[in-house]
Amino acid sequence: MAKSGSADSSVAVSCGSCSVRRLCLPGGLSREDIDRLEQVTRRKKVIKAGEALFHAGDPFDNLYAIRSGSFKSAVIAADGNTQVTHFALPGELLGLDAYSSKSHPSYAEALEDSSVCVLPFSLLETLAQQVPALQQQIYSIFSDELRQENEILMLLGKRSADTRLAALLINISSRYARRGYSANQFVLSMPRTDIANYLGLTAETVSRLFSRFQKEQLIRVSGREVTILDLIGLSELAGTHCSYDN
Amino acid sequence: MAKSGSADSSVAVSCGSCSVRRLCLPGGLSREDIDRLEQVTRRKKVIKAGEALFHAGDPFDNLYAIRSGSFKSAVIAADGNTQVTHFALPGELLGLDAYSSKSHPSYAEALEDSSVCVLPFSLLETLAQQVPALQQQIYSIFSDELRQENEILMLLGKRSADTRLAALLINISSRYARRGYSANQFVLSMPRTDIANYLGLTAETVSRLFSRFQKEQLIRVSGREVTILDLIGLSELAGTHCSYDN
DNA sequence: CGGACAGTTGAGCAGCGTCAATCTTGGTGG
DNA sequence: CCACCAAGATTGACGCTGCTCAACTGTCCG
Repeated sequence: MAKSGSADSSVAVSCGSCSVRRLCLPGGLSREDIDRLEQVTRRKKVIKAGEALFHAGDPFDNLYAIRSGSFKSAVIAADGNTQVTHFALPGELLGLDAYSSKSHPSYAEALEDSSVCVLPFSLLETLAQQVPALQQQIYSIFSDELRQENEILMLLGKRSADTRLAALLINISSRYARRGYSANQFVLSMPRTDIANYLGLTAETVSRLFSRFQKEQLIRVSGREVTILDLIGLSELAGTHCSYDN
Repeated sequence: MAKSGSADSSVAVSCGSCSVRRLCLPGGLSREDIDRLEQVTRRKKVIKAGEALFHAGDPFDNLYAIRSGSFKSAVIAADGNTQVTHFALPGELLGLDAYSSKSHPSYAEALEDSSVCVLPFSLLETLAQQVPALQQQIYSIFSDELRQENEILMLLGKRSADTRLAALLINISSRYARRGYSANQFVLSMPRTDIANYLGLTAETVSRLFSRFQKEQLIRVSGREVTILDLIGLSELAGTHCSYDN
């Protein structure tokens, strides 16, 4: 457990039996196609909390599919400022934005001990050329990323601080729900500073908002553990009456 | 010229002789592959200033490649608020974010009289399955869109108003330059309100900034015509020492 | 000539950032 | 087992940036 490196962390895990297969590349694929996909997804990698999966500027060779844990990804400006652009959960893919420039424009860091599938993109590309359903799944993931980014833009564009935080809580809640976890109670894997950065706020403001939401009986908070008490109220605050993750 | 509709606007234009072919789907394709691509790009459409190319919720059948003119695309929240997410120039593709949900999550509106190639996605998909170079170009465009969105997130996240506007001016300048136009002098096709919305500001603030930039000898402005006088100064303000469009 | 719309400019205000002090938590080692 | 420390989180006071509201100017087009 203490040994770092890229060895398998546990028993062999295949796509067909992976707990997040419906949300990941195998989504929509036949049994047979999934078997072929497994040639591409053999290599696993374990990343400890705080470690980087890849850095900005690293050459692009692989995509990474999150098996367990969670990551933040961020871009770094010339002046050293960073902007957190994603919080990624199991089943989601990291590294898609690196294809065109052949090097990663952003970096990804584990928020907790995590494991990923390493997907050599050249293999995936070749396989997708032969398996239309996989091709479509790749388009779908690309497209969905774009859609999600638009939603975030919406948030950062012209919304008040409380709206932003409410929207994030609802988003995270719905993403946990999709994975079969509780939608009402969860543990945030990221510190306040990351939440603040992601939302374009400061950690102090985020902290004050958590306190205020609690006072208004919208949520209960204790450190990183959040319980949603009034989903309707929170949704009204967020402005989007349904969650923005479909 | 006054006649609306979807007929060809002018003489037949093929990808091989299109002025934006290097920036569009044909990028990196062989002469032979471009010939095959033209089976997909036959249909053209003319859109007048202010008209929509597609609305949010429209079914997804086609991608659109801009041949001339420019567009804004925007998402609409449940509460009616909109957020401008892109200003699109010739050679760029519209509609990529619609694939996963099979309907357009955003809408696109012409900022000036424009024309586009209508690309039936099912045909494009089939052709890409047979032409690896086209497949790669599609990945590349998807990936680049993601990268660009990250840059915008960066901008909206934690930057002052003047930084945002400076960054937009540099971005637009560099995109015109890539297309062979002047990098120092151009006409903005969008009104102040759209710029403001895109940058997460108000029209008044944008207007004040234009005035201030002019007073500081960074640019010269007259309505929508902009001349960049001090690219270095503007870049320093923007924080990114190079343009963010490569 | 006049109406409509885009853009400019000004005055006042408030939401959120900044700075700083204090409180909690988890990890470490004696 | 507990004392200690460092990092994260909370809370408060204050000020600035950018929003709001409003009046005015310029320009295009009938």
